[in-house]
Amino acid sequence: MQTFNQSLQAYFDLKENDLSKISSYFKSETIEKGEFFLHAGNQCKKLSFINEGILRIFNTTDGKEITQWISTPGYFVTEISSFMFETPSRWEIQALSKTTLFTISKEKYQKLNQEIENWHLIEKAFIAKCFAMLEDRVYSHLSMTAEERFEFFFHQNRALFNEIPQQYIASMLGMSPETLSRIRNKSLTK
Amino acid sequence: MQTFNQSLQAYFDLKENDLSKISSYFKSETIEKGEFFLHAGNQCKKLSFINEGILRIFNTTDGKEITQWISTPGYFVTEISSFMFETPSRWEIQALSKTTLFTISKEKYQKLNQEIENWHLIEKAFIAKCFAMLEDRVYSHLSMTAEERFEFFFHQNRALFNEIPQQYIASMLGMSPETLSRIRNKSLTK
DNA sequence: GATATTTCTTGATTTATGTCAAGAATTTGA
DNA sequence: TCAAATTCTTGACATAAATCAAGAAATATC
Repeated sequence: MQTFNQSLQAYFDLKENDLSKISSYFKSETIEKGEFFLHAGNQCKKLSFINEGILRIFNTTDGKEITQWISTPGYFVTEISSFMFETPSRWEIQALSKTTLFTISKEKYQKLNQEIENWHLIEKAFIAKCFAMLEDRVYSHLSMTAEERFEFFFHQNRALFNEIPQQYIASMLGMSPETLSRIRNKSLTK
Repeated sequence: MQTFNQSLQAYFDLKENDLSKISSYFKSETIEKGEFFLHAGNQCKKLSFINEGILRIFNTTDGKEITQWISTPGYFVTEISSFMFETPSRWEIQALSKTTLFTISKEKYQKLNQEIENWHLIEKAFIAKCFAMLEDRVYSHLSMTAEERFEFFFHQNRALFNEIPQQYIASMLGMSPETLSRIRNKSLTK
């Protein structure tokens, strides 16, 4: 549980006291491969730090699964809108491999507001960081070709490519699995 | 200034007291066509409600202007990351027509935290709403063709198409001006 | 460990969209 | 109001990426 505390610290820049308090609210949890962290339509009642494993956030449109994002160890996973405002989730979240999480319930999460000084600042920073990441993603679709998006993503997530079906990565990058396969081969033989 | 108060109310769901206090912090401001609301690299020190006019958020990559977003009356404009965390702005924001704004300075904005009960909840809702909108935009690039993106956007922003150069709309939707022109003609003669 | 299932690769082909260019239409500014 | 500048449209063509299909490779399951 050391890595988790360090990550919390790095993520939120917390004081010693706050860190141990917050950390104590997170409980270890395991999800088997294929199991769901969350179903679309349900309320997301937890925020989890991924210790090990990989989760896929997706949605089915016209019978086709569209992968919105793939979340990996060292990052958090939740459905932000649903978690914050108790609206129905717009996404499915499923484990692509056996996954261990540190999870805080919505209940405990709400306590942080009273218990941690300036928690709202930390929370704001968290959401705004997510927002900026999405801004970059939109921009990547406006300014890059499929190949450029691949290169960009590949350099930041090299490990992922050997661990999960590439059709999901393709979907997340907005291209067909065949196109990803071809780009990948071209890239590797360069 | 009635519309502005109503909009503030609708946007943030405020109590009577809070509404008038917040509203008093916003000052009217005018930007001429072509002038900049913000330059990339600078800090964004204001949050503005667009009363009239249109603003374009963009960035230049490889000598090509990419339009990230076009903001219209009834909505707010700012560079969220820069405004919240005092980082350099990643975007240029320029008026596409003569624009009147109601603007709150960062200074005044910071006071709201002490002065308005539960301001952090309102603020959180604001950012999270922006986040959800970007989620949808990413999804539109993963799941729709250029034509579908056009149709989707057109139905929600019919008025915009006669008011500003279409090249900007094309860029924002991730297609060339020629493609937008063709799709548009096809769509109008149907 | 062998078989069934899923995923990946590759080629052939089609389709969507980009690029270039030129003239038409519109807007701007003196 | 007219000339200049900008934007839009359209056609011809080029290119990127999707689709379909079939076999190869990898993975899961008993």
